[in-house]
Amino acid sequence: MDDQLSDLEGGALAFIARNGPTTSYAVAKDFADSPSEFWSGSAGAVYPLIKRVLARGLLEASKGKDGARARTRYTLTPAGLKAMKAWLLNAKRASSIGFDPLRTRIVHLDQVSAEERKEFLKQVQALLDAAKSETVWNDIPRLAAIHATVLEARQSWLNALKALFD
Amino acid sequence: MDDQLSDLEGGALAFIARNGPTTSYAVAKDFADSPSEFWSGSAGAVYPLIKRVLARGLLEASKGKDGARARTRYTLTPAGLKAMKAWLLNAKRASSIGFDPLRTRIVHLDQVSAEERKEFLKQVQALLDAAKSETVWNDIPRLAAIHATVLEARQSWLNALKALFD
DNA sequence: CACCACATGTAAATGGTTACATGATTCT
DNA sequence: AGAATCATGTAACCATTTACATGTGGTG
Repeated sequence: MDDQLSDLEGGALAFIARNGPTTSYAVAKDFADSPSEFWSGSAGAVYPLIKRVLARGLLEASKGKDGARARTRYTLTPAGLKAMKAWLLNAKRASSIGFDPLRTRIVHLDQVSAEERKEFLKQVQALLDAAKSETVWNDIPRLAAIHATVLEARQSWLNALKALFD
Repeated sequence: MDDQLSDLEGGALAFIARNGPTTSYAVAKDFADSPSEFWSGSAGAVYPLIKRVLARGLLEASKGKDGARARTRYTLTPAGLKAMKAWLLNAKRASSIGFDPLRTRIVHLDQVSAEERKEFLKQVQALLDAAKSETVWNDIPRLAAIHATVLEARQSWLNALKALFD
């Protein structure tokens, strides 16, 4: 019954669906270039993942050539597209709380002194601010726009948290 | 050089620092009861973790008795407190983007039709709304207040995202 | 020529997961 | 009496991680 995709698998298939015939390398790079450091986008994660979903019939391999180089490119099968959409539109999982390094700390921030707390929150704010001017995803307007909302949302959340500690 | 704590370890030590002499069971339950489903708080994760940090000299074990039952309770050593605070006040890690099941989906949401997208966002909003009335962490005002800011921040972020897809 | 990006993997270690096992205590 | 909770683990499994290996092609 568990034909559901993991979030890494889902993200990989969605990327392939968008790009058409795609190499494992390109999938790995996509994860590595994302502003989240949660997934490293390492070969050790992605190459086995692609083989896994290929074995499940969700991908089709096409062995092509690029000059002397052999290239294996993958495309979604109809079943793959269906699985990807089921992953993507899973509202229940989308609405769940994931992992947030700030949230896991905030719940324990009352254990330090007011000065340490203030200094910490100031530093986080500065880093969040600095993240805005980082050139990540700037070449793709769609992603840049989404990333901007993420950073803004984090900042206003941080302000709400600051108010809690007054 | 890598004497840093993982986020699960840091959270566990912070919980023990707060509670005083604590059993592994209580640590596991704390994670299991948190509104985030990211860590299951299973015995298989927590008991080995406690042994790990104990071996690193960050915890002290006190084998006590509770009637006929043997109880092992753990307390932070000075080194443990130091490591915990270093974890807690690590602004760089706190400001980084973790894993968000909604964010991983949103970046690919342009691949479905406007109707599917609208329906999905509606469902997520409804689930986020329903989460507000769930009785989680309600017994601890500090945590309830933090959790409320998390849910509110997610809702206003979702509204910002909706605007992007218009 | 050196270096970097492209490309495809593998190996070992790690730190989680679920499931299982055992037993005492408390609640209904 | 039976169920739930407290408490302490272990075992098998799994998907990651880092690091390594190998080679091609384009760029400064």
